[in-house]
Amino acid sequence: MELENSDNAENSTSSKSGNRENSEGKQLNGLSNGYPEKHKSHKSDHKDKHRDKDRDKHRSKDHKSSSKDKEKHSSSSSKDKDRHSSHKSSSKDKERGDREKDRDKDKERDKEKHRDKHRDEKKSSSSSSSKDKEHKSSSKDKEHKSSSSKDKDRERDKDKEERREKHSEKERDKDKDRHGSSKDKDRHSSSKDKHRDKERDRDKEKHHSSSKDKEKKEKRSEKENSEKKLRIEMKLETEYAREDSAREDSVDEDEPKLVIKEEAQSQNDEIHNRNICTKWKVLVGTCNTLSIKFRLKSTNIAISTHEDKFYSVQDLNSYKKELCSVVRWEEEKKDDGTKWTFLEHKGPVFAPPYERIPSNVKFYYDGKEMRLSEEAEEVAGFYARMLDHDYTSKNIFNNNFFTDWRKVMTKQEQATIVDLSKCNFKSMHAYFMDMAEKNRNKTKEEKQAQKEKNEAIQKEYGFCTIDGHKEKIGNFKIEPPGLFRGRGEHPKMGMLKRRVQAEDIIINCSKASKIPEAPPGHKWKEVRHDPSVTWLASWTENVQNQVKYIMLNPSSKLKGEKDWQKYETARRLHQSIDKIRREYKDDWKSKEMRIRQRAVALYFIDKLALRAGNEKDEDQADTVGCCSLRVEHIELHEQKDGREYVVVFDFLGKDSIRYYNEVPVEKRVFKNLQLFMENKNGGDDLFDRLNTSILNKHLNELMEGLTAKVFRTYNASFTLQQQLDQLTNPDDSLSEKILSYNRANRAVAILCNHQRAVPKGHQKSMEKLKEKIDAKRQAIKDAERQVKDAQKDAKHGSVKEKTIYEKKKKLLQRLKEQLVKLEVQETDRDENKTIALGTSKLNYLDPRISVAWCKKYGVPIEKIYNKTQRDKFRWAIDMAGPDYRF
DNA sequence: GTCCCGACTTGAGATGACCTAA
DNA sequence: TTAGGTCATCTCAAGTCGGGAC
Repeated sequence: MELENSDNAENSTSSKSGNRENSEGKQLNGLSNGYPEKHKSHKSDHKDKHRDKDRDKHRSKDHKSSSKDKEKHSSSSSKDKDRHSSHKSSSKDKERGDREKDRDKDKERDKEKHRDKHRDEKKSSSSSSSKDKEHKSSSKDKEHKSSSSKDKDRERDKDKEERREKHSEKERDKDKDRHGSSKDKDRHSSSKDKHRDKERDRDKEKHHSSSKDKEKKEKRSEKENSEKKLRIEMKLETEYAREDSAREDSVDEDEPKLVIKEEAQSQNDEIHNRNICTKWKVLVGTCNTLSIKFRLKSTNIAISTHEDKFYSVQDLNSYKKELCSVVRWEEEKKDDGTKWTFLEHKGPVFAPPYERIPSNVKFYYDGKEMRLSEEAEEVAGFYARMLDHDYTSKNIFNNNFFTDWRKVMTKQEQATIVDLSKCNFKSMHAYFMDMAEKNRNKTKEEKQAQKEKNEAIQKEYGFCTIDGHKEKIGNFKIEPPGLFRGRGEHPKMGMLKRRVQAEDIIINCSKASKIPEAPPGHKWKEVRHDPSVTWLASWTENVQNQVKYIMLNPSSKLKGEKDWQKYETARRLHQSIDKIRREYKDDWKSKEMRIRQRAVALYFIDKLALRAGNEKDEDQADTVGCCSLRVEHIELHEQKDGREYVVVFDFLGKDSIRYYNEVPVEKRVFKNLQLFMENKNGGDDLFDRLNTSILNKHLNELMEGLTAKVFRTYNASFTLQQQLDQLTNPDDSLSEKILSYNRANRAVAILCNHQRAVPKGHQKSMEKLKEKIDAKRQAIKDAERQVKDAQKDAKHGSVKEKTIYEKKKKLLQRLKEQLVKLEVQETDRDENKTIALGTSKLNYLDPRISVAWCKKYGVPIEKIYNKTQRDKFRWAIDMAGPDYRF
């Protein structure tokens, strides 16, 4: 793996306010073959100003420390912009080209599959084709969204069986006609041996009836194949039987129940279709990675078989696990929208009551010591804690705080304290800092005691019982009071978030459960029994008047199931994406403005993974997404840096993270944008005939369950798969493989504009790492010299000298390996400094892609997912085999 | 069609536990 | 053993989206 670190542009600067650097140029250089769109993004202009100052300071330092590092900030240097733009264009074009190629490949694959399927259909009995017809007719049902109860499933099964029976009868008639056979094939026999015998008989019959040599040959090989598969199947059955009996012996409440059912009557057809695991009937799910043909009960979707490929028992068992978890979810699903039937928990944990600060900690107003009332002191403490934070340098924050603080003051305090700038919180600040320090420096025993206390609370309040399963709760602690930390230029930042009491809390649990007890002297606002929602408790916070919830942990069944569904929807989009793209491209030419706007917006959402962009209230930070873009957020350039029809996006997105991107678009999009901008001011909506609900309504018509958000998930997962394919070299070392994974992950994070502030001390740690690398290189040089000398000695020397030579050689080898590891670490860390990988990993990347990659290339899953992530993605770890494709 | 709200997911920053090298 | 750095976990703000009321 070539490590890219020269010619990489670097954004310098950082500040405690969390200003971001940007290293996309680096990403693109590092991954010239097919990185996604590059964004330069930063926080608000306000922060940019800070950053510019900081950057100037750092720039000289950076320049000295490394001539390779180049300043890159969109607004500060047009030259830099130009340079990056050219990087971007080539990379983007390539990326787009790759995507197109990939799509073409996918199409080819699909065609190939289709052809194979067709061949199979011709070869096999008509019962299979009847199934395919069913498949087609029910393709709309493919969405596992539509859950079904056991009874309904049974009914549907019955129906299917009846239909199958009819087909079989027809088939038998045809067979009779074809072969003149009087043998009646009993398709309903449950005995597998009989089926196999009949299969052989049928093969024999075919063999006899054939007169051409070619046909004979084919028949013979088919028979051989069939026999070979039968042998495998028998072996598998033995394995399964053994495993099943073992499973029955050790029934674990948390283990998924095995409810895969035998479907003997269709076995002839299935075997004829050259499937090796046909006796298993999947209830629901799309398992297109499986090379075994499964029939899905509620959807009747058949998964095509990968020809001539056999799977090990181990692989099949992992597939079976997949089926188990899918089945378990499906079995427990309810039709009426209810999420549970039984829910019991202990209620939330409240923030500890306020403890007054010691009397030696003073507050001064206008230079005079002042003893505050308890409530005023508590709120003053919130501010004092944040004294060294950027927030307290902002007027809005200070004004909001002061207004709310005065509300909790006594009349006397109100009369005295009239100017925030005259308040001195320094002593209080020092006290809180000291407390934090003391907390950090607790002895081992004290820390252990604290840990045990927390664990006890977690044990008591951190779990709930939901439909017989013990599940972890995500956030069982009520948010403590404090000052509201709105992001960006939030007009409400600094307002007081008041203490939440039991009287604010709505408890949700089942009637039959033990209702949690409110703290002594208090009572709940309400106890509700609403099984249509998943939250356990809720309250309305006072700053934005929003409802806050206590919900389940991501590792819970309910959340996991939702997650799985999300990725399945994205996979369905993968199937329809070409059609959708064709359609929106057609719509660029529509006579109706609203349709053109919708089509152009959709193009941006698809191409750039933009968020939908709901409208926002006046009392929220001014951030936008695609639908809420304003004219001032884009610039059109017919020519820019040698490229045609360039759109420059520059706006604040979610969390006031700046999105900056220069994108060459198709001419028709460009002309449309010109049209949309005609006679509009900067503050006018770009898409004035569009909003998220119109867009999503349209998307749902294109594909059930499709919303703007799905494009982000789809493009992220698709990019990961594509990047992993491109970047992974099976012969790489483990650390190099992980670097490849991180680079693929990074490509997605860049696509989704997931940025982070440069970690504190990043530069220092990089310098240290560089020193280490230099030292290692020096050590290698020395070792090489020693090896040479030892080699000379060993040539005519004794055994001892030869041993020394061998040892030196080994040492050299070890040093070289260590150097590679360090270099990989350096590249990875530097490329990662402004990119947050976590968000995409947790929310956008189908975990089965990563799991499959790990299994395929022998990378321990722990290297990719930490414990929490493994818990969250347990379903995927169990499901995905090494050949899973998104 | 629009507005509003509830329920959920997504997201960055803060905090603190843990690991590693000296 | 300890300091310093990294990474996992926690926190809570800020999105998306669907549905109901008008």
